Amino acid sequence: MNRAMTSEADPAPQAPGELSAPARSAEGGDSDDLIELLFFAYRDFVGDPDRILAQYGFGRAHHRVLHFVDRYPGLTIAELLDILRITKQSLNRVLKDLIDQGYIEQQTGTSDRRQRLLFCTESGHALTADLTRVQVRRIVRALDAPADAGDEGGRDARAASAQDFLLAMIEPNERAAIRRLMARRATGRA
Amino acid sequence: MNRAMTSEADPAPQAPGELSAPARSAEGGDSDDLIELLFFAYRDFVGDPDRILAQYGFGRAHHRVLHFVDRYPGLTIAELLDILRITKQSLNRVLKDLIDQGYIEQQTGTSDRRQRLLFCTESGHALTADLTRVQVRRIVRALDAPADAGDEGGRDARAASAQDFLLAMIEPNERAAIRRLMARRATGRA
DNA sequence: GAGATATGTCAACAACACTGACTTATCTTC
DNA sequence: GAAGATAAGTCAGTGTTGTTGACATATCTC
Repeated sequence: MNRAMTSEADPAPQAPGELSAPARSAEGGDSDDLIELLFFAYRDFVGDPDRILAQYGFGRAHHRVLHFVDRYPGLTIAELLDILRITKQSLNRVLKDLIDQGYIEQQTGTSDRRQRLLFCTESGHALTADLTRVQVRRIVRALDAPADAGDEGGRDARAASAQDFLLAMIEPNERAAIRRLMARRATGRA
Repeated sequence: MNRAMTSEADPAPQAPGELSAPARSAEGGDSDDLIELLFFAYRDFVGDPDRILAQYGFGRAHHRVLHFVDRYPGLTIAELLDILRITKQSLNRVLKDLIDQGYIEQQTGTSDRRQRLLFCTESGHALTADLTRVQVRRIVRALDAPADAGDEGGRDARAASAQDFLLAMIEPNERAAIRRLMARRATGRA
């Protein structure tokens, strides 16, 4: 968004968060804008951690594994595969990196010794916290910037409606599983 | 989300769209949930078109190019690179596919003959419409499913707050450019 | 003990991103 | 009108992350 897109004259600067009128009135227009906003928002959202990960020689795949293992300690391989929706082979490549470099540890399952329970080490947790920090910062900033006009609730209300929207975007027959998963998340440790 | 995650007993089924209490009260808890919801929502959001694209031998990169060229006809290469944030070489690979197979056409710029203005052909528009349809369907469904409790506005209000949130998630010094871009979008053709 | 299940591993391949280097056409500026 | 900047195209090599398919090993269940 530098050279090219900034080159046109700025036509009547709009209020923050406000899109052109037809975008919201036309049927489907809302959705059309949301398609692009999802693209741009997600791009910037993952861009923050990417810069940190690069310093460790890790990529997004490593981030996802770190994130879910840190947040749901004791996750099994099968559960992780189910969350990430990748193949065992893809997971193993990045998981191996993280284990070899001491960010994640495996532990044989107690009730089922075939399982490998995954846990973050101290450094794994520290790295994940770094990555989470920049993402939380962006989200908090987004929630704290009220869209001036028509701002009914406060930050909590905005967080709630964002959660509702995103949850509703998830494949219906998976929502229950995701809610169950999230109810299980690690309680705020150190 | 099949085997593994569904194996645990379902503890007190929650109302749709409602997350566990601490998720919304704790400071930062909102954001933590949003991190994961963004991941899951985006995954399913791009999953729909992926299935269609596979039938054409195309991937997500082709989709992004098709989408933006269809929506902003006459886009230049530089503008597209700026939007997608990829290198010229990466773009050229997929763009070549789309041009060779007749989904996109180039046209020499009028004011500046160095530029190549990009346009969708009829079939390019048709394919894009197909891809957009499934994404719009998911979004409309998400907006039309009110989160039962605490539902102030209607669909339009939910669309507005989703737009506000996503726009606020975008890197601040790019929002203006994106708003400008979106104000320029193709008006509902055919 | 037989068969299912959880995990690990080898090998090959594809999509999509990157860097670096270089060409061609066209515009801008002096 | 020549010099330099800019828009686009291209060649070649590389890395990350995903895929299939085939097997091996340990452990659980019946």
